[in-house]
Order: sequence, then C-alpha cells, then structure tokens
Amino acid sequence: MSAALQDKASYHHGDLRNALILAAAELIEESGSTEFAMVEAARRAGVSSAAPYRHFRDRDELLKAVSHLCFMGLTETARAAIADKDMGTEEAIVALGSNYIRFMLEHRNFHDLMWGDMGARAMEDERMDMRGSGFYVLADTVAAVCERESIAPVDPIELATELWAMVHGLASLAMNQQVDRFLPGADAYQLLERSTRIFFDGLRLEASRRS
Amino acid sequence: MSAALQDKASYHHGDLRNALILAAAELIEESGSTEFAMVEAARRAGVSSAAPYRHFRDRDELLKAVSHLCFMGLTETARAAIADKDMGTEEAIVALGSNYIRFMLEHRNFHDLMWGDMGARAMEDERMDMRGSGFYVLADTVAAVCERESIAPVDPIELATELWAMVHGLASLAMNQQVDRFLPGADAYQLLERSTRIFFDGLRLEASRRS
DNA sequence: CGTACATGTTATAGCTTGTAACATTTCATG
DNA sequence: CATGAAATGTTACAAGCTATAACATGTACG
Repeated sequence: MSAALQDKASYHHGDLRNALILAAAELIEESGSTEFAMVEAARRAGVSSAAPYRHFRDRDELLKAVSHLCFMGLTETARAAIADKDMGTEEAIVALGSNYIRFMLEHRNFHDLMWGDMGARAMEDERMDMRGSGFYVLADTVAAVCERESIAPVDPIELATELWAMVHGLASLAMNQQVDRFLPGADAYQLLERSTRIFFDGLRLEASRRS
Repeated sequence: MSAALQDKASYHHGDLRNALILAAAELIEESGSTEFAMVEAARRAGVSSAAPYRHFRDRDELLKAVSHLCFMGLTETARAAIADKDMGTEEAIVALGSNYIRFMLEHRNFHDLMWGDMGARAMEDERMDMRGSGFYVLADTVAAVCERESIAPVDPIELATELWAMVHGLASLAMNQQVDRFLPGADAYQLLERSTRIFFDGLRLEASRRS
C-alpha cells in the first residue's frame, strides 16, 4: 500500500513532492504566483516550512514544476478540443484557438507562470517533451489545412507560429480586460473567428497570386 | 531654485515621489517587478525605508505609477514611429507594430507591469488618458488605411484590436524566446510584416467579395 | 510668528526565504 | 536480520521585506 494512504501521523509524507506541486497549483490558481508562498504550500501539505526544500532547491524550482503541469494541462485540452473535429479544416484551427482562449481565461493566474521567464525555463527543462507540446498539435492541423486547400508552399511551422501569436495576443488582451476596454461588449471568441477567417483568406489570395 | 537641486543633506527631499518612481523603473528594468523591493528604491533615492509610504499607500501603488510611466513611454515611441510615414498606408501599420515589438524586447521587464493586473489597474486610474493612448494611434492609422483602400465598411476599432492582438502576441512570444524555439533563426519583425500583409490581403479579399 | 500639515526618521512587529543542526525512517547490503 | 548510509522530516534561526506607530523637522499660510 502506498505510504501516502497510510496514517498521516507518519513521519514521512510519502509523496510530498507531488503534494507540494498540487498545493502550489491550487494556491496560485486562487491568488496568483506573485502571492504564492512556499510556507503556505507546506502548511497545506501538512509539513514544516523547511520540508519543501528537500524536494525543490528554491521557490522558483517549485514554480517551474507548476508551470510544467500547466503546459501539460493545456496540451491535453488542445488534443481534446480537436478530437471530434475534421482534421485539416479551418474549423479545427478555430477550435484550437477557442480552447487556448478558454484555458487562459479559466486559469488566468497561470499566465505569468507559463508565459513569463518561468515558462521559458520550464520548456528548457529536459523533462519537458516539446515534441508532444500543444504547438505541434496546432502545427499538424495547420499543415493539414494547407495540404487540403493547396495553399502550399508555405512553411506550416511558420504559419502555426503566426496563428499562435494571433491567438495568444487575443487571449492575453482579453484576460487583461483590454478587449472590453476598447471594444465594449466584444467577445474574444468572435474576434478569433474573424481574425482566423481573414488570415486564411489572405493566405488564399496570396496562393492564387502565385499560381 | 528647486529644492531637489539643493544640498542633499536637507531633511526634505523635494521631489521624492518622482524620484521613487524613477528609481523603481530603473530597478525593475534591471531585475523585473517581482524582484523589486520598496526599500531598495528608498535606498536609491537616499531616504529611509519608511519614507516611500508617505507617497504610496503600498508597493502596488508605486508599481502602478511605474506602469503608468511605461504606457506613456510606449505611446510616445508609437507617435514617433509613424511621424515620418505616410498616413493610411500598410507601411505605417507595420511601423507601429515594429515599434511595439522593439519596445517590448527592449523593456522586457516592463511586460508584467503593463500587461498584468497592474497594467489593467493603471489604465483604470483617472489620471490615465486613455483617449490619448497608443491604441488610438493605431486605430486612427487603421481607419485611414481602410478609407484609402476602400475596405470599409468594417469597424476600424475592431480591426485595430485584431491587429493589436496579432502584434502583442508576436511581441510576447518573441520576448519569451518562443518564436526562436519553434522557428529557429526567425525574426519577429519578419513575422510581423508577413502577418500584416496576409491580414490586409484577407481584408481586401473579403471587401471584393462584398462588392 | 506660530501653528497646522506635509514629509522625514527610527523602531518594530509580522511574514517569508532559505540554511544549519538534528531526528526518524527506509533501504541496500553483508 | 542487522546496520549504517541516504533520504526525508523537524526545529531554530538569520536575513530581508512590508507596513505601521511614534516621533522629528521643515514649510506654508493666516
């Protein structure tokens, strides 16, 4: 039987590392990563304030682990978002974008962790599987659309990056109430659909010019 | 003569509020807003650690003032960026975008202050002149392009928001080394030019469909 | 001039990070 | 098994930051 399920009075926790990551993720979801305190995660895991330092060099390393968790979560939702969509359709692209925006809005306190320095460091971590990252879910979808609509030759990775930036920008601004500030009543999802359509129309126009 | 230029040994500083904002901006530029410490700004301004609290309720309020300064700086560079460009051209739009990206890359430690909660709060501040903000520099430019190219009727504010999101996303991702991670050797400025061109081509295609 | 107010100062409580020294449990190995 | 090394927890604490309280000094205005 796992030690984690044994009497909590036992000296050793059993799975403190993961317990701390989860506690940290919860705390950050509640109050943001700036407010997050190592001691609070320790309290929530039921250990002393020094215990976390047996598993993480410092606060940043715990935050990096949470960042890792966030990326896995996003990738998972991305896969789910296109599971029922036809591959290689603009609809699938929009579904990925909507999912991205929804994820950001539902977990706004994860933004800094994912897209700040911490996120970059998390991605550089060897344990991070970049090949399996959400970006390539998008890139594959983009490649399929290009093929289907014969708007090649364009580098699908480059297109995916441009689309990512578009969606990332919409999500970041929406998160920050900027969309509503300048375009009251507007909806980030509508803007996404419109931007995506315009973008692909532009690609089609350029493709037709080349032929 | 301004008290600030008098003997530094004088009990009263003379312009401590602004001195603190500038010291904070420097410190943040060096090490980021998370690392920033009120006491350090006080040290740099040559006052005791309690003095700043005569001018700012708390750390967040000083950060908000720095955020305000950042936005003014960005708006200023935006105006300068199109000063020598022909109004109503795609070139002017690209110049604004390039300026935005350059500003973000040159002041990456200001990102959180501007586009996190603090920035949103700074914008809600009554002292912030949103009508004169950089967004409307873009919006006016977009409106001029639409008119010149007769790709109306589309709400220029909506188009400006979509373009802003595109550029903001590119800047954020580039800042975070994401562009280079997935598209090694690529340049955010090139992606900006390409995205902008594609976007306007898409608008032109849609406009031609409507007529 | 002289008092009210603005703006500094020192001292301090309370919280956090991260380390040191010590305690307990687990695990490999003879 | 027994037993010592390694892993993982604990308490105690130094150092740094925030924010407030109590006190000091300079300024401005009637």
